[in-house]
Amino acid sequence: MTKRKPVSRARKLPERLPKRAAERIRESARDLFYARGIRAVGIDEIVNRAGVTKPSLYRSFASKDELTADYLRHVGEEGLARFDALVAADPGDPRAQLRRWLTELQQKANRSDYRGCGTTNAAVEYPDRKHPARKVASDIKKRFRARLTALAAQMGAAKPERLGDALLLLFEGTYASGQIFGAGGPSRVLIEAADLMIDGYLKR
Amino acid sequence: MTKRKPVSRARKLPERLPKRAAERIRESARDLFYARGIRAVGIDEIVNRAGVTKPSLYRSFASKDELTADYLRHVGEEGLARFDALVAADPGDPRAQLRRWLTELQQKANRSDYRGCGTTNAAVEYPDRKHPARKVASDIKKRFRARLTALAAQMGAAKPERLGDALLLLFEGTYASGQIFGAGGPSRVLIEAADLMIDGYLKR
DNA sequence: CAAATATGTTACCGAACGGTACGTTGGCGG
DNA sequence: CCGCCAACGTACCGTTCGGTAACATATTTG
Repeated sequence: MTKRKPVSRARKLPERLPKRAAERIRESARDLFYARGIRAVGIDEIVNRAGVTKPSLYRSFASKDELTADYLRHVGEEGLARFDALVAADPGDPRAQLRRWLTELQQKANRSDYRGCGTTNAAVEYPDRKHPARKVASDIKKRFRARLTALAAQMGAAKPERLGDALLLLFEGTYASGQIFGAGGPSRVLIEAADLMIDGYLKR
Repeated sequence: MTKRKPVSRARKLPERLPKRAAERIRESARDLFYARGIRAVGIDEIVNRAGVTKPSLYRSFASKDELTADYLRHVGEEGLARFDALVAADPGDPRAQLRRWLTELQQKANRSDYRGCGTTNAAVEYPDRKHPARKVASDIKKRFRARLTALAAQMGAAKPERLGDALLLLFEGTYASGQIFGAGGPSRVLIEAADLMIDGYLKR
């Protein structure tokens, strides 16, 4: 009853081994959700692929919706961190920073098995704004938008929010058309389109 | 047994009244699929909303997948026809034709209940390229892409396929970000972004 | 070692899913 | 007026879904 354990030394981190069940489930869910869609993938398939059993899943996650939210949190943070890393690779040169992102995205989007942005896809699958998965997705997208605005400001745009938004349109367009058209799709023009648009916005 | 009925007079068209069950089902499915997603909507809900029963659905459609394909065929053709209508409204002036489309899209995408492009959403929900719904979606998108290329050519672009693809990126980006961000989202810059990009492509 | 903590095993639940066998109705032509 | 046939409804099917109860078994960790 009494939870008065003094916790003298800092508690060990909740995770110890690489093969923890919760982590295996996370990986399994990530792969399946991204590749095939969230609603299309059942709990049983996730635990089978992870090599664990259903109760193990529900000991770490309250529901499929919560597992989905967790998945989105992870891919979102991962994407934002990746963006920040590319920015850090070219300090003081926002255009080069953006170019790194564009190059990477264009390459990924032209692979035939490309499935777009997991966050955007989730928002499509869960239009209800009160759904936990949708909330996480919206949050990630807002933060990404803010980063683009900041980048546009550093490029010296007169209206950085507008240039940032225009770039975001191109990104989202690449996510969608990449997975629809596969290799040779419209995403092949991503870089040149972005360059032209940036030039246009900066020239104003 | 013997189907030797001479069929002297032309057989009456299969449809007679406007309130046919099949048509009610089509409308119901269209509304629900678009607003909430295809996988999220069950057969029962569709028939309830249509005011008919399940067997009525399966008399007109072989399966939910086929109903989905039919839905996509309809929204796709409708969209293409709408595009053609806007083109016809400004004969000989491709840029004005495009502007009509952009204006309409930007307005729709800024409504808070906007749900993007039904065709794109379906492709997200059904990544399997062999799925009947996905096949229809891909077909529609290809035809739309071709129209944009043609429009770009009429604008005098040196590389019309590239300008067409760049515009498609903006459209798809608007579909996605419109439904993610709602009003005040990145789609507010659609028109000016398109203008800048067209200028850039034509100036080359 | 002993006490927690984490996991596996098995069996189960109610609801919702897509889909169907079969009876009923209603309108039209002979 | 009657028989026919297409259109529709009632009631049901088997399956899968997300989720849980109860108990046995490791695996740490103090």
